[in-house]
This record gives sequence, C-alpha cells and structure tokens, in this order.
Amino acid sequence: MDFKKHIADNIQAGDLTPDEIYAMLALPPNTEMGDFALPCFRLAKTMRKPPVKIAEEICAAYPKDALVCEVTAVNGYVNFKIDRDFWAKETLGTILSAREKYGSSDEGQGKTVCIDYSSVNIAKPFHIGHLSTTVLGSALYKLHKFLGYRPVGINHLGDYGTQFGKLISAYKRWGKKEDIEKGGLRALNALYVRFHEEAEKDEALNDEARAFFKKIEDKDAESVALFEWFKELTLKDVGKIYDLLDVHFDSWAGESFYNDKMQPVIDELSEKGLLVESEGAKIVDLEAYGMPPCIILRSDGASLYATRDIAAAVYRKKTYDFYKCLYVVAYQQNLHFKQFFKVLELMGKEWAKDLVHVAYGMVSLEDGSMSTRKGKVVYLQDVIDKCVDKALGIITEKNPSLENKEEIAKTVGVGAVIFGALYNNKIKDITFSYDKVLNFEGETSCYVQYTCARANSVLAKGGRAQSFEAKNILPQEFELIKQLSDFPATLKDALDKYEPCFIARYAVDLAQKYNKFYFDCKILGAEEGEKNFRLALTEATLITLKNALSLLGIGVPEKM
RNA sequence: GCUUCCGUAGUUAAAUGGAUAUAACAGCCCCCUCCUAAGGGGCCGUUGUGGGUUCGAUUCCCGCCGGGAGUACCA
Repeated sequence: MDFKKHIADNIQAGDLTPDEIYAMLALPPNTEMGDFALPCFRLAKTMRKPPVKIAEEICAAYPKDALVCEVTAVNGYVNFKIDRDFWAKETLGTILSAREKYGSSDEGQGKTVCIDYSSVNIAKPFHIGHLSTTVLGSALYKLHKFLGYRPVGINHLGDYGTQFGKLISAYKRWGKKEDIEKGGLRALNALYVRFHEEAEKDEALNDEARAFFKKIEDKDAESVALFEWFKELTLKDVGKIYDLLDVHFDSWAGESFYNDKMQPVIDELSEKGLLVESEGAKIVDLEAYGMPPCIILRSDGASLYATRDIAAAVYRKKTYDFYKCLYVVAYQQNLHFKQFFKVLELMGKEWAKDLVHVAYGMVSLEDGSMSTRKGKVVYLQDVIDKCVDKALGIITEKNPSLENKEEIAKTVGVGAVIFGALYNNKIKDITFSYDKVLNFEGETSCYVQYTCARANSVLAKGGRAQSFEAKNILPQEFELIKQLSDFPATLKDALDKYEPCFIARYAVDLAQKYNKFYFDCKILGAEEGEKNFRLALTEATLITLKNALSLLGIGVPEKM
C-alpha cells in the first residue's frame, strides 16, 4: 500500500491539498530519522511562521494510528515512521501472492506504444554500436508490457540506399557465393570495405554502384535477388543475437516499406503551403523555430530520411493509433528528430506531441570511433563469446561439480553484456573495453545472479515458509523490506523517464541489502518463527530480483 | 560562429531543489570449525570555474574553461 498517500491524507498544512503534500513528501537521509519526511521551509511564506514552528505544529496535530507509529519534528522537517512489523507483513504478503507479477500494473491499459529500436542495416554484422538501442528498446518494450501497455516493437530495417548498389558492385567484382555462404555477413562486410578502398582510387566505381542501386529500384531480377539474399543472411545472423539477448519485434517494416508512402506526405505538405523551394531542393523552413530547414526532396528529386520518417510516423499513427511512439536512437540524431517532429506539428498532426526521441550516448573504442567502412569494429558475437567463455572458466574453477555448466555460463555471460549496456544513464557515452564487460564483480548482473543463487540455495534447504509472522524485525531486515516495497515505484519511474538503468540499479541495491542481511542474520539456524520470516524474506527477494532482471532480458540460474 | 548535451574520489558512475554527496572498480588491510568467499567488513579519496535565484544548489539561470554531438540535399 501507499504509505506516502496515507500520511499526506492526514496532514493539515495551510491550504495545501493532499496531492500537493504528497508531492512534497521526501525521504530522510537515513532510516533512524524516519521513513518519510515533510520539509516545511516552503510553507513559511504562506503560513507566515518559522519552519521549525510549522513542523512542530504539524507534528503535534498528526493523528497517530496503527500505521504511523512515530512522528517527530526536527529542524523544520516532520519525520514519519511507519510501523515496521506492519510494513514487513504487508510487503511480503503482496510479493508472495503476486510472485512473477510483483511490480506489474494496469496503468497502461488500452494504450498502445510503438517502440522503434535496434533497426539494423542489411548486410552489416551486429556490432557493439547496435547494442544500446537494442537492449534499451527491448527493456522499454518489456517494461511497458509489464505495466499494462500494448507495446509494438518495430525494427525499422536499413534496407534502402546506395550502399546496396555498392555491395552488389563489390560482390559481382570480387565476391564468391561459397565464401559468403561460409563467411556470412563478415565476408560480405569485407567486400564493402574493399569497395571503399578501391573507390578511392577509381571514381567510376561509385557510378557503377549508383547504377546497381537503380536496378534494384527498377526491380531488375538479378539485383533484387542478390539484395534479397543479403537480407536473408542478415536476418539469420541478427536473429541469433536477438535470441541470445531475448529481444523480439512485432514489425520488421524497414525503410523500403515506405517507398510508396512518401508521395501523399509530399502532396500534403505542398497543399498546406509548407513546402518551399530553396537552392533547388524542396524544404520546410524551420527558421522561426531556430532550426535549419528540413529537406524533403533533394534537388535531383530524391527523397531523404526525413521524408521517410515522416511517412513512417503517419503510417504508424494510422495503423496502431499509438498513445506514444518512441524512437530509441543515439543523440547524434537529435536535430533530425526535432526537425521532423516539428514538421508533423506544422502539418497539424496533434499527435506529433506523442513522438518521443529516446536519445542515448555513443559508443566508441579506446582508440577512437568505430567505422564499418574501414572495418574498425568490435562484433557483438565476439564480445558475447568472450563473456560466456570467461563465465565458464570461473564456474569450472569455483563449482566444478555443477551440472549444465554451459547453459549457466551463457546466462551469466550474456547477462554481463546486457547489464553493462543498461547500468548507467542512457545519455552517457560509453568507451568500450573488454576489461569492463569482463569484470564480474561489484555492480554487475553476475553479482545479482549470484545473490539469487544464494537465495535459491537457502530455500532449497529450508523450504518455503508456509506462513510467517513479522515481530520486532531487525534493521537489516527492515532495510530489505523497504527496498522490496519500492520496486513498483521504481518501475513507474523507469518508464516515465525511459531509463531502464533505474531497474538495473535497483537490482544491485536490493542484492546488496540481501547480502548484508544474509551475512548478519542466520536464516536456517534461527528459531522457528524467525526462520519462517527470514525464509519468506529470502523468497520475496528472489522473486523481486528475478522480475527486475527479466525486465532487462537477463535470466537467473538456479545455481552457479 | 551558432545550437545542444556532458563535466562529481585515481577510474567508471549514483543522487524528485533538502538534513552528514552515495556506490563500484583499482590500491592497502581484515573475515570461511558458520545457510554458495562470484560474499561481508575496514582504510584511502570527490561536486571544473566565477556570479545569480533560494531558507537551502551536484541539481535551476547567466558567463567562462574543458570535452562530445549536430549544423541543407548520407542515415
């Protein structure tokens, strides 16, 4: 239950409504002071009294009940303490009955949210630059679903552009079918890299590439067949990665899907008088909004990615009638999104306000940025393989008799890759280093998984508590209870701010609190009543940790 | 130049405008006759700079310094 609301409803402070008081309630810096606090400084002006006095008055007037066992006024704050035994009983009861649904809600009922993420390019192997959008988007997808929304995962494939002409040109010049079948996307990418090298020496290659791209557009059988083959290879390759990361999509409508959906948009822009000619191109002037113009048609008449994105947004609104449409794309494209959102607004689409660019930071290597053209990339499959290998090594060393070592190593290794990408605020840039992802200690998914394995082991030996009572609970137990009861609020916050890292940090906090409890308090050796309570606490922790990790796409082994 | 984001221990990072700025990693030192030591504890050590708003600023506003990104026909 919402203790904060209970407190807010019982406070009389000037002419403030319970909702306003609710918003003012804060958390004291430590548990000894209290569980909730009302700072009274802002009230001083309207109530025309010193904050210390106001706090004392609110404190004296507060009607104590079974829930709120202590109210104190300290230096202008009113501190409230909730009855710990009550809190514990309430929280554990909720978790043990909700189980894998603990933390879920129906706040999103009837609301569809489109999430555009991962959006891989055809013929490019999956590298660490694609990781953030993929795991961020996937976590947001799972989170929305958990909170009752209907998410639509969209992989906006990069399947259109002159690069495919280059690829066909390169393949026809230097490629062999068997090599590609054997070497997959990496072999294909090697051809792409070679093309750029050769094109530096021979300009004519670029003309050839453009010609091949035109052939695809004109539906030339051979070129289309090659392109379809490349696409098939790509989907097979990224499909493996998606399976490992537990990532799913509902739509694979890529850029080429919108080829025939742009003309109506161009017509509409033109009808509404938004399209003007400038330097030979057709643009929407955004100077009034402090932005460079949004180019809709190039001077040669070709469309651009803004054109395509506008058409895609219109299509998505029509098809899904979304409540929100999220674009999980790096901040590099901030201006692009601001521009085409504004164009839609100017077109009179009231739903333009529901488009959200979920921007995240960039990934670079220790020796500079990545470049597919130059072949300077770190492939995600390699990173995953190394993590799984390392996990397997540690398992073999620490727990040689364990069954399913490979399976567990996979869960731990993949978890490390996902968790590493989701642990910090999404806007932070990441410098990729193997040292970092291969570290399995401290604030990591492995730490959380290990905590789960411990909890599992305790439950395997002690059994699940059939019933429990909470009496005179200890500080270590209370810290854990508080953290457990905070899970639903953490999820709501994570969704509101589009920050899956809140969930990752929550999981680490919870695991830390459990480990402290585990170290300080005997579970199996305690007397019957205490033992049952601690078993219930252990099970509730395990359930919550599993729920948290599963929202990130990370599994939990029984043993490790 | 303009727009925008970022600047917190040696490093990577937390912190709805609130009370004593929080972790992890690295380094040094403790703790398995005890439920999984992939753990727990201790030491060391932080808000770039100058103003402003505020009872109160890491957080909001302005200037400066440093870094990233973007800035018309690539996506």
